[in-house]
Amino acid sequence: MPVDNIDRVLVGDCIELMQSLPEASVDMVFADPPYNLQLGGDLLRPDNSKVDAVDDDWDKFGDPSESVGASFALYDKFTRAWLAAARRALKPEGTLWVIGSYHNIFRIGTALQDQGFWLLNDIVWRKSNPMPNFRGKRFTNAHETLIWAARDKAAKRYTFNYDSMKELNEGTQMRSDWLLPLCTGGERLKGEDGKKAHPTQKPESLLFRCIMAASNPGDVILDPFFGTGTTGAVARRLGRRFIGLERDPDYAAIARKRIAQIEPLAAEDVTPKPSKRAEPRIPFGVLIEAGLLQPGTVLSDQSGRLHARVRADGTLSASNAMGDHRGSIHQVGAALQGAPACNGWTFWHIDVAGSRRPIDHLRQQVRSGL
Amino acid sequence: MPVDNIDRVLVGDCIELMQSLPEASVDMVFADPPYNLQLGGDLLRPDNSKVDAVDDDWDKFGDPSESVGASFALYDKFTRAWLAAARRALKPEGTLWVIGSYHNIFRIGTALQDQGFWLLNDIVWRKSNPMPNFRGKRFTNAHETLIWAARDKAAKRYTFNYDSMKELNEGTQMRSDWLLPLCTGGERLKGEDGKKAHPTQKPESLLFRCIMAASNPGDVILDPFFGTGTTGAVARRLGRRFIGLERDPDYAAIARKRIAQIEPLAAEDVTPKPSKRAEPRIPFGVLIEAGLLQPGTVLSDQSGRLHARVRADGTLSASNAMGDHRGSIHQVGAALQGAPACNGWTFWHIDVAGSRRPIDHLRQQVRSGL
DNA sequence: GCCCAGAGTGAATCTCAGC
DNA sequence: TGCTGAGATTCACTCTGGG
Repeated sequence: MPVDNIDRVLVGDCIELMQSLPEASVDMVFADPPYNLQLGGDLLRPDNSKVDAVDDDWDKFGDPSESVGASFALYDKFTRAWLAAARRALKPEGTLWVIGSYHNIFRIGTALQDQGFWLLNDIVWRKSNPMPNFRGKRFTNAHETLIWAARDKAAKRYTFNYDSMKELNEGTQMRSDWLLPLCTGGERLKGEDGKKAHPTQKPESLLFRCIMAASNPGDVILDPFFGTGTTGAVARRLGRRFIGLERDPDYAAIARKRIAQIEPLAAEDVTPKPSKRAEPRIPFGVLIEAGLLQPGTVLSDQSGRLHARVRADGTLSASNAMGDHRGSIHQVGAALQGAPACNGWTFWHIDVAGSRRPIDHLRQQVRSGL
Repeated sequence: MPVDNIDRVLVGDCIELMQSLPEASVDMVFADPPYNLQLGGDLLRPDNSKVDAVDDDWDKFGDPSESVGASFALYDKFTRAWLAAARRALKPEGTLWVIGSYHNIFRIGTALQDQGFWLLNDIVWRKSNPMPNFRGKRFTNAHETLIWAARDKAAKRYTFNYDSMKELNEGTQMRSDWLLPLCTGGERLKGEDGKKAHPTQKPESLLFRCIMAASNPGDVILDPFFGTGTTGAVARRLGRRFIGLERDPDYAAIARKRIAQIEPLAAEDVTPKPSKRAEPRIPFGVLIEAGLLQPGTVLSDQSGRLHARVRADGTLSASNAMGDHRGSIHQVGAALQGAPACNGWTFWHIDVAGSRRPIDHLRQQVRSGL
């Protein structure tokens, strides 16, 4: 990726700009495209004040006098064009986020699937403070939907910081429904006239979670509908890099000014919690070589019912009604349980000073000594 | 509508059966179509037990060895055919519900919009007890999505019982995200072998809310994927009529038997709350006055461990090691738990026909009957 | 009868490095 | 590219059986 595009806001048509980026050069895409709202007329609150709705030209697709179907056709064409350009710019193991509402998210999800993206999750952003339904004709539209997708079905090694998400959720798995407030108050960018600078500014908390979940420090995050730069602001704070594409030079100027004021957090504060998978592998035999375990030691499972004997070559031997077993700590553990698989590190224990400890404890000693 | 189709389960292909129904004859459609899950191999839990996945033939579209795109093409063709048939059977001001997950809901939403349906809401069913993600590779898939749509954009006079929904939601507008548990325990239909009779049985609470929101007593509700008849059971209980279409005669037989055991609620209890009337909160004593609960009835918590007795003045009495307690349903519930507060409406249960139900259910009856 | 431990289960697109 | 084997991975709830 040419350095002169990184951490910059580029003004112009996002499809053309994405086509000018190197292929397979970005790690993650976050996109907040126009919603194609098709609002008919003004919406009034019960007190007859007018709701400041999205009525910008960039949210219009087709002539309002034409059929609804014609508008969808134009919107689909636009959607497929920018998605294809984003897919081209994405690394093979990168992922893409798109946010939308029921007006457009079904068009986008279908287009994603048709282009070969592989859906990983749909995420519901539950708004803690949504706008009520003033007419009383529908349920309060209290959420928006994000789709998180891998570039293709075969991409298995996409980034997902599972452990960080679990920590963020008080120790249990992060669910597909996120409760977050709208972007209001001091976070909401205002113009000199005191009015909101952008009609659909997203809360930084939403971007925080997407970026923390699916990227690593130093990754390049592309946002083709940059607006006032929420993606760039959060990316910079979290030690990620960004490429912002925005058609409107006024929005781009606001975004540049906003991001320049951001102070990146310290590197050690933005690194995802390391997963166990990322830790170096330790062959079981190393414990024997290191003298932490003697050949001939008898291991047992936690209950003390199953036993196996450590051999000098790093295998275990055991026997039960099914016969003799010899092999890795995992294979023998599985065989004795009659199970299809077994994690020998946590299954097997040794007795130390009267208490039973998993051999994983010894592995940790080796790792910390490396 | 010919009487001989009403309150019946018809066995056969749902598209052909819908085409044989009179045009514009049903008030509401509820559809739970196949999701086209495209699952891979087996999935094991960390304890090595196997997940009982949906692997039925009815959820297969195309040969798994062929491309993903080919499967979507078949699924789209099927979707558009049954949606067109459902639209034909629907009255001009009727509405349609479809439920799905991220595997299929985007295809369905797109097809709905393309056929001229007008989307009213997308509703998120947040599962209070979803299955976790066992491999730590994605967010917990903790919700499903329903789409609620009018037959066309011009239909303005569809049924939406706004005030009933508001009451069900403790006096504020019902939002587009609903927190409901899975269908488990006594509600889940089992075969003689003790295994679940249908792999994807939906909870009655979900149907309750859809039917209460978008239909009136006496309305005809069509379900083209009837399965074991949850739609019919709830429709009958709420004084609505139904037409159930089901391909599998075994499922149809289970559904017929199930529905025959349902006792419809009194007409005055299932009528939507008339709009434009500000209703007071329901004091607990009103349930006693209304005869829904007799003084002397013993309430229990969900586990059946804690008990309290209903008094004629609308208070409860109970005792435990800490002494005797008397007061409101909320106070006694809190005292018995040693908790600072308690929502008595959801904490206390009564046993009805062998199953335990929160007294909130009775409050809903009072409210819907007002 | 009560309490507690343990087993069971739900629409799920669920690993990955190294040879 | 495919195959092998290490080894990482679960939440809320219900039901059953033993003490």
